Amino acid sequence: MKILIIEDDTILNKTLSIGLKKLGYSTDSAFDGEEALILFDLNQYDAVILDLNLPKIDGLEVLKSMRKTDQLIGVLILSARCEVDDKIAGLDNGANDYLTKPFHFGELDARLRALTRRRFIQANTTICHGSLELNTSLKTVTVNGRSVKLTKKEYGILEYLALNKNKVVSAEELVEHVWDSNVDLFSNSFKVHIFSLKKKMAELNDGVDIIKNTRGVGYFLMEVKDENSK
Amino acid sequence: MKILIIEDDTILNKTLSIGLKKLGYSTDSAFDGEEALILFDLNQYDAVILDLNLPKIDGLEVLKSMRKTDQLIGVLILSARCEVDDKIAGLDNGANDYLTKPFHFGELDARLRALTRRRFIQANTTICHGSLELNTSLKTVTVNGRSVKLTKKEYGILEYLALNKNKVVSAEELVEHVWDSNVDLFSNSFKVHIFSLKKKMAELNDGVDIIKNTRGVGYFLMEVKDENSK
DNA sequence: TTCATATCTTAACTTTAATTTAACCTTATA
DNA sequence: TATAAGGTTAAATTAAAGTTAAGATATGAA
Repeated sequence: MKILIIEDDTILNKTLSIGLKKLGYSTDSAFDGEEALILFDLNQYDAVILDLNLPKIDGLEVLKSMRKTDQLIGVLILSARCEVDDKIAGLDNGANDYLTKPFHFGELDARLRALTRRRFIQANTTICHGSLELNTSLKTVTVNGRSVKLTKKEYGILEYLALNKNKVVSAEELVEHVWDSNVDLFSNSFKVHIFSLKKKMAELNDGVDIIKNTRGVGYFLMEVKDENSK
Repeated sequence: MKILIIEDDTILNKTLSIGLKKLGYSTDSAFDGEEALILFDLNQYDAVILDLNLPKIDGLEVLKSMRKTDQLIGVLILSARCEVDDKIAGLDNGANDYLTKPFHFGELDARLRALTRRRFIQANTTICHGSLELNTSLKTVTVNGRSVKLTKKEYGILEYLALNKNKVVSAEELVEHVWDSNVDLFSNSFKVHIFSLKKKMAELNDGVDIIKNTRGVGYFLMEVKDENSK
């Protein structure tokens, strides 16, 4: 878990950094609002610890700016006891939490855990086409429950075809989307990949081709009937 | 959310009760320490608002007594002064917070939300994936009851994978979240760590790999069947 | 502090699997 | 039937991941 610590007090910043590292977090430190936003743009954080009294750019401005690009990230606001006023309280929209100084590290850890957890509530993203099912999170493929192991390129081709179901996709378009831009379009690497992909997919479907080609036009996915609905 | 209001000033008690009900909380009111403890034993509260100057049983005694049966419940202490004295500060075990009179309802609401979040935090200390269990508070790992000792980096990698169960995570993303930003992405430190982590996890699981890799894509956790459910 | 130990990083090397290449085959259709 | 698009196979290449040991750092106890 990577935490961005935004705190201008160098000693407290260091203390937080050392303490959190002991707890197993990795941390980056920013000492003013400007530095904070630069680091925030550059890296992927799981949570942010934010002091509101900052040089250069005010803490509340930093918070607003971060929220523009990331609605999900949890922000833990550090504030002195007696300092929590309506301004801060009003910010509590669920993505923020606050902690009053002085605090216990155990408490900080617990709150960070709660804040970071929210980012990982994820829906499983699947693309379906008849009984063909692609899980884009796991990059796995099943046909009527049976699964194959595909290589990265094979999966990439199949996913692009599945995204363009009910459409014929030219070999050029497939190569363009699955390979990076400096690939040689005239090599027959693509032919080899689509060959092995077609073979693997047919094996999953009792030997019947799922990926078809229309000469001179391109490739498309056949709709595979669900075995249960036969 | 049910709040127990312990406050002998009948007007303030009533004000709190009405105000909190407006905010969507349900409340019970106690006007002395004895009544407070009876209500506390009888009902399940999500947080307690406690004034320290109470008739019959002193507020601090009430707090101690409640702590005997419930270490976790959040207690918001109402105090007259801004400076929290040592006696009260010494009681701060993380489960308490303070609010000085006079206060704004917005602030009270924010603090109550922070206190009640504790229940959520507590409920989310473990990450389960089949029979693999991570305790994010203790940073411990078990598979079917058996446990391993992991280093910080190993635990960090495993936790990130566990939070992203049902997703393939690239080596780059893992490094990005487990190491801080000054790390050299091209070093093979990561490879060494994941190697030893994979080995330790497989040893826990009768030699069968739990952490798998898809070449060119990334790492993911296999679902480990619960031995009891076999 | 110092020393012992655990953890992390580095570097050289091995293994494995994906990808590309090249040569050849098949088939539709102009 | 000539030709170009597409299919097939095996081998070569390349890149990713795995492995080991040694050296550097950090951590914690005496």
